[in-house]
Amino acid sequence: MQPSDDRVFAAFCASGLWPGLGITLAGALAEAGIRTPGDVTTSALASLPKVGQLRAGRLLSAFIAAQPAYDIVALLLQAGLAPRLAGRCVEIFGPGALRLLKDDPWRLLQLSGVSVADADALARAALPGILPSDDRRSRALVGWVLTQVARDGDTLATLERVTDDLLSYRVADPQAAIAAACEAGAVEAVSTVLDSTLALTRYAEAEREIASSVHRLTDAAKQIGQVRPARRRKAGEDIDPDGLDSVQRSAVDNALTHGLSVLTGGPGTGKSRTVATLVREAERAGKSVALAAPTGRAAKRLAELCDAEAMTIHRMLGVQPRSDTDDDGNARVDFSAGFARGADWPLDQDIVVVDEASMLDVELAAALLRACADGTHVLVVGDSAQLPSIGPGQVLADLIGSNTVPVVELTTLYRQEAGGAIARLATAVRSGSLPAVDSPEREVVIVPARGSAECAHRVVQLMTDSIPRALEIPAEQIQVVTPVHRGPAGTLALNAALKAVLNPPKAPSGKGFSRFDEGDRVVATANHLEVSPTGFANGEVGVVTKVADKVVTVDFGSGPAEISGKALADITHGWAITVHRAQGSEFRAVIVVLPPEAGRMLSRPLVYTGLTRAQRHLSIVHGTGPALAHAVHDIRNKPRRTALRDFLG
DNA sequence: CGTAAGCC
Repeated sequence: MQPSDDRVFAAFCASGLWPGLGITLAGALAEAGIRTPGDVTTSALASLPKVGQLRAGRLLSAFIAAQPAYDIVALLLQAGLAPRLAGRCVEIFGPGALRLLKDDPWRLLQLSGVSVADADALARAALPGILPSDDRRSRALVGWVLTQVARDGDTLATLERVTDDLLSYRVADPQAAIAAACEAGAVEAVSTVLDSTLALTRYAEAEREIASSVHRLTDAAKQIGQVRPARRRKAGEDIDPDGLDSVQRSAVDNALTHGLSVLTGGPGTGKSRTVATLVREAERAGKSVALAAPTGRAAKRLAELCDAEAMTIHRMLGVQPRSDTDDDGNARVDFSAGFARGADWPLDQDIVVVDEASMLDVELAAALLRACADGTHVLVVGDSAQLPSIGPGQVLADLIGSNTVPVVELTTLYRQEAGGAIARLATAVRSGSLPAVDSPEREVVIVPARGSAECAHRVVQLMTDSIPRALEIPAEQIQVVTPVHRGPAGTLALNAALKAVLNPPKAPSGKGFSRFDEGDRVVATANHLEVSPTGFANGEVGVVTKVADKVVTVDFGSGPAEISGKALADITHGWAITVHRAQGSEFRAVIVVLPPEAGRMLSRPLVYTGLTRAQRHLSIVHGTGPALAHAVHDIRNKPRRTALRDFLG
């Protein structure tokens, strides 16, 4: 049944798809007699409250320009789907979106968060009488299944897995569907040493390009500077005059010799010190070094530790948002578009160092290596035991596992806490075991709790009372780290509880614009390097020092930031942060919370990343009952299924 | 079954 004109119009106006029309104005339309598209005229719009001729004219042209989205809203309503989807349809498929969707409604599956049932509903609305056995459906589902797999980090899926999934969605002939999807080009067959697998073409191409770049860089490399003869060392000491041990020294030598090499190891083993030495020696040899990392926080830390410029990989490669201005001046921004730096215009530096490489997904790695000309030396630095990348792939682990590039693994701990309970626990978890904690000096404390509410209670107790009292570590130096945002032991609830004790609101609420009080701990959730005076990076934790005149001043440790306007949306309370966001930061004392409802997402990298954030004290609050050992022994360490190792070999 | 970077 066709929804009536005014129903479509109302849904369209309420869904934010009409640029310039806010909620208030949308609510006032009906009263002004604007109920269908035919009612939208300059004079009718000008009769709205606070709308003059100029604004009315702008609203009218925005309405006309939004016609493609409007038509899709009608179709979506007919299918019983959310009108909001229309905006993303136009973004992805362009102004001809309606036509494309009517030709093949299952293209809707290309939008994230759309279910197969949603796409089927759209198909029934767009093409009455359509059969579920339609070839377009089967073909689209092949790509969709692989996209689901990629959300878990895999770039490959076995034929068996894809076939089973297709059957579960009532695709009668999976083999034919797969053949059709391959024919269409979105999917390709990849044979690995183990299995016949399928991959989305974009990821297979990325992994192939990484492998060929590695070979190209390896073949083209020429020695930089001179390989140093072994330095004289004091008897019994394995430290050279630069303060590097022999293993660290070999990593520097690898980087000066090979086109691509890897430096890996846990926290405190001297990866950064090694990179800093490489930078110094390269500069001494008259060679330039580019320092980069996947995240702003990691780049900022790298810059501090090496006392040199560092930036995100995106920025280094000159990410080029494709800002199509469509016919009516509506900006469409697409950041997946491409990079200024590539084979045609490679990076200028002789050596490229990329830190925190565990966060590299296949597409970013491919882009990075593409931008390295023959003769460039790339040093890949990271800890493959930490959380894997958000995007698909496991570039660092595959480079290490391929045995085709030189790898140096640092294992000696050099921090003062070396040999302490945190370090022992980290080393054990890193290799997959969880020994009973033996820490009479209370460097590591295990706090069992029953249920997530009790977890939350224990966290507040530890941070506001036990740790400051018993260990003389003030709350300001304690960081809570949890796997989740939601739930009683997620960041939202914990921050509310911690604020109530540590920094209750001073003025009655209604002070105005700000969610923050002086003394609040905050964490950045996006990069704002432009904020004066020094900018801040995602994941940085700071304290609010001043709230005034619509400006929140935060002391981030790396310096103060005066935050106002849109940037304010990118800080939140930060007494408790997620493990993911804590990656790349360390704190004097850390409380790791493992609530029962996070059990399903527990993984070895998650636990390892969480507990290695702690420098001097670690409390683990676990809600898995007396079965902690059991829970952690069973931590699954499911490697991602990828093609890179096969392509490299 | 929930986490989550980067870019204008």
